[in-house]
Amino acid sequence: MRVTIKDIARKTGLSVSTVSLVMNHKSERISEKTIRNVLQAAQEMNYHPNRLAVGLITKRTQTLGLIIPDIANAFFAEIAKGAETECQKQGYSLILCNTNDHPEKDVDYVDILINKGVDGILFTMAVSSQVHKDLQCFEIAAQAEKPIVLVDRTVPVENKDMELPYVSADNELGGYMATRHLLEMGHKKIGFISGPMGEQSSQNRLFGYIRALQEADVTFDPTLTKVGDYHMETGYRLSADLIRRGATAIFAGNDMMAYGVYKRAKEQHLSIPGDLAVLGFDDLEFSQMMEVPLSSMKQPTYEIGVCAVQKIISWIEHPEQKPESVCFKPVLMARESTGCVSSNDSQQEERKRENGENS
Amino acid sequence: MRVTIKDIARKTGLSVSTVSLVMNHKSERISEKTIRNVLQAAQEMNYHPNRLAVGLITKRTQTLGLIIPDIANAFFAEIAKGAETECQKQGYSLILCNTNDHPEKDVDYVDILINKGVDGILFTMAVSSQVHKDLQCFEIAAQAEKPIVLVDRTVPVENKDMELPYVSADNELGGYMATRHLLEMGHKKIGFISGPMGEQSSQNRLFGYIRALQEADVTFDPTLTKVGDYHMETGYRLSADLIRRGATAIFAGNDMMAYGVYKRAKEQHLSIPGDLAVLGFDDLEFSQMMEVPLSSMKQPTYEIGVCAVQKIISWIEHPEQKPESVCFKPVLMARESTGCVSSNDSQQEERKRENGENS
DNA sequence: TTCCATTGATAAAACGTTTTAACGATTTTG
DNA sequence: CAAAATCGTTAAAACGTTTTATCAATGGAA
Repeated sequence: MRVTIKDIARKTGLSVSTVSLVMNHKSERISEKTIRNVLQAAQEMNYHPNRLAVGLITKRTQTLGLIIPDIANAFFAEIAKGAETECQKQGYSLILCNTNDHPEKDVDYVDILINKGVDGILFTMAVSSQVHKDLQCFEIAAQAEKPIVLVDRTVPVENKDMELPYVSADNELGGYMATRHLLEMGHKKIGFISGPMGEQSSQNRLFGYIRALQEADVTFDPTLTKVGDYHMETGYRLSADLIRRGATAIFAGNDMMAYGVYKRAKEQHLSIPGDLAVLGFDDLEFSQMMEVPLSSMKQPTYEIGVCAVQKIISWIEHPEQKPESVCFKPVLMARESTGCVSSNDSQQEERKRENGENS
Repeated sequence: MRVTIKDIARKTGLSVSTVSLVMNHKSERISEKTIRNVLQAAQEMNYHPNRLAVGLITKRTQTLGLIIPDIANAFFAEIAKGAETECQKQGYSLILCNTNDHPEKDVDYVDILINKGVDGILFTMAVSSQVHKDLQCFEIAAQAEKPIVLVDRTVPVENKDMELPYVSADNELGGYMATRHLLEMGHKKIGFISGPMGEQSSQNRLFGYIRALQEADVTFDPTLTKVGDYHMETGYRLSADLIRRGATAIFAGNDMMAYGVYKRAKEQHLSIPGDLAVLGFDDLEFSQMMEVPLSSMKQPTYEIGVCAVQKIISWIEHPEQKPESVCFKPVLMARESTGCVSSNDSQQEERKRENGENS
């Protein structure tokens, strides 16, 4: 049988209340001697409070929920790692919820997490097709007075007060920086393969792309933009038309699709970057070890996870003050695929963090 | 305020006990009418039992702990995904614990998980240097009567009864199959870059390598075996000597190190597989999309996660009967790097599962 | 001596459930 | 018609904590 607070009360001949007070460091009014006794007994009997009982009465469990689409996706895995590590540091635990991008599961999980008494939820919403379950989720959480911090994927809300804090990369800036880099390398006809337009982040990358073009007085040619879905096969398929239309560079919405572009280039005997420059987004671990290392926009994924946890814990501890959203600046990892010498990656890695106002 | 069982008792004019009985389907002795009333009220008020209170009294939380070294490692991420998905299916939640391979954290986490009342623990032990915290972990769990199922990494124990069930790939067989494949492709001087020898799995792969050699009457040359650490850089470094010693093929303990071998080969202008055949282990997603697709031993990682959860839940529900361990057969993904035509990967993928006796 | 503060400890209520033994009311049995 | 069995419901204890109000004892002041 597990040793409870009663056991150590019995052993010391004190009351349960006294033991509890000592264990919780609320012992101003308790004598030195009994404090020592209690602490020693607790040590000897290896007493650890039952967190269920504690949670039941304090309404705090030191546990967070993390709802994400796919833990096997390197991007989310890295975020999860950052989040878990920060949780650990702050004495929290993390319940992992994998939705496979099914919006109904979002709702299920929010319910479960709340019933299990989590103190808050880190939330990357599923964004399958057009289904919108986000409001339902938010309402459930709001009714239970549990804070939610959005991770990576944001949600536009009309009512400013209802807006939830988010932590993500600045995708508009990322799209802008990427495009600008290609422009600086002398390209004018830059194809863009976006992510699904249901995702805000994809849209923002597109906006950045357009802004950079306009700023350089290159007129935006809609036929050079294709809507993709973040899969390699799609990059392969959609790049064909871009090449046919004379694009000299392709900016892919993520690295996977950029790999697809590589495949297409190889098939058509186009050299990278000679005949075609390629630029990705996410900077997957493997992008730097390809035959022609892939230039890519790196997001500080680990830091996003860490930051999201910090934000939500701060909100938990000060429920009255909603934390500000955070947008991290992406970093350009310029490599051979855009005609850059593959310098020491680590030098480029000093990421800077941009604490922005909402969006 | 959250709606509790009392609220719905009050609303229906019944007692708390009655409501509880109905909600738990223990209503043989309850009239149709009251059942309907309760159910309807619960529905209307959107009542969900507080799992903390339930757990406190039933001593079951429908929650498992997953302790792994690194969630950002694709191998563990895939296992986690399988585990989480199976948990979800069976109505359990999963607490994620990332140790970064620090054995002390293993202990911390076991403690925390037990205090939080998990019903069982899925455990991939940290294996940093020679430190051994495993026994301490097992003892804590045993005292709390919480089942542990080992994942991927096993632990040799003298006392047969104390042995914990594990779920992993058959690494000896994997090493054997890999080596045999290279032998069949005509290689005699086969270099092997192992993982750290602190890990049982690394040792087993080595054993398999040796067994295959002996079976083919090729004498085992110890100078062709190097102890690595699963990092790319190490594959790069250690392959130099193997090449110098005239190895015509290199079997790397994992894909990352195989990539390192690629880098070395490129540097020395050796063609793969013409001058040097390379074979990896793990079959990372990117191995099939390299310039020369990498042959690799695939482990059914997702299934390992699923299976581990099934085992532990079965153990939780029948504490008297400890489940059998499971060893999954690895699958050879033969590609160009060992001189095979890169046929349709999916055909090779039909994995078979080998329910073996312990070890 | 009486009264009031101060000190150190505790009793008891509360958190939201499950579960068992018992209850009164009916119905059945002998 | 009394006793026994059945039926539907419930009171109360329990799970392991935290927290507040109260208590007894001690010491100092009036």
